[in-house]
Amino acid sequence: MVRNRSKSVKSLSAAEVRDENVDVLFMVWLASRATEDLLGRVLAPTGLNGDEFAIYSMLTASRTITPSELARWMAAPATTVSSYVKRFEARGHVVREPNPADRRSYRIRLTPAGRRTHRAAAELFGPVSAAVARDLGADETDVRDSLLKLREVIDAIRGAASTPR
Amino acid sequence: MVRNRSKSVKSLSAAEVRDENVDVLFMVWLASRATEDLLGRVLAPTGLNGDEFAIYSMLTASRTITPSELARWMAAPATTVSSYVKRFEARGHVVREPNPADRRSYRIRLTPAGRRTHRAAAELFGPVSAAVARDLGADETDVRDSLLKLREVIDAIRGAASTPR
DNA sequence: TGCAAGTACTGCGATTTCGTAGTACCCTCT
DNA sequence: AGAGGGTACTACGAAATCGCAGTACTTGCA
Repeated sequence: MVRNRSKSVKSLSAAEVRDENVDVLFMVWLASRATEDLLGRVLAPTGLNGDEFAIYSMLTASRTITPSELARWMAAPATTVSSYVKRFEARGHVVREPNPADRRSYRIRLTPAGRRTHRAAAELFGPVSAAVARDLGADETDVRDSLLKLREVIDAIRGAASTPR
Repeated sequence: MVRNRSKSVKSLSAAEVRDENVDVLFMVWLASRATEDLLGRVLAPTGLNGDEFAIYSMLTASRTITPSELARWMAAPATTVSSYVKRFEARGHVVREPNPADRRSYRIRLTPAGRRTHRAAAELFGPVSAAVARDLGADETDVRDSLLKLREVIDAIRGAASTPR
């Protein structure tokens, strides 16, 4: 399965990589670069890039979340999340509400405008996602399972090697 | 297969994502964020981050390459590659040599120092890669195939939707 | 041959990412 | 109760990313 050596896109030579012998992590990198590029173009008219769309999607799914939770989720440093929140808030796409459980923290929530923007982006994202699913065909499940498994494995290692500082 | 709902790492909740129903592209994003974070930590002592290590690896593999080729490879804009080259050159890790085939362009090559740095990074990368392979176990092949397939699919779509500008 | 159109790269500058260090608050232990 | 240590977040500033516009060369074609 997944033995497709057909003509790759003109844009690059994915097939050039000797299929075997290439590190899995390297391939994650290649896949994510391509993904980011694709989504960046597609979502451009909404003013969101791939990362932002992902975050808006998480906010949509979880209704509200704290910055630390978000940071853990996307495996990003707190400072990065902090500036994301500031930016989103400045756009009027997000509001902070007090976190009753912890006064050092707060909860983030998409505003109607934020939700509207996300919906618009999702509209553009849909066809792309569908195209990916279509082209993956029967492999889609495998790919999804693989990515999930990979994330689990990497997280386990990240956890084990967590900065003992 | 790949039906692991066990306690995920303390660092986050990959399992929280409803396994199914989550878009493949979103999972690529999650996997790559985690990967970048892990490699960033591991490679820190060498002064390289995950992206740079990937690029050095490509330079090692191809001996020499042009900026555009590199840009296509990593699906990054030319300006980004341009500044990478400048940076690497400033570090003394890369040299530019004339491209006999095209005088607008040039070829990039790792210097001995660059190769040494890459080797040092590879030394740190090795155990991590091995751990990933070990933890993936029998799934490793599936995961690799999945990622390859994914990259091909995404590239095809990228190519199809290439900025008709 | 000669020129219009296309491609390879880069300077510049706006925006992002994220490390360091600092503040505010929470939790446990005594 | 209250001290010590941990956690949540942020201001600031340095470095990285990448769009825009410009230069240099190449190519297709008349």
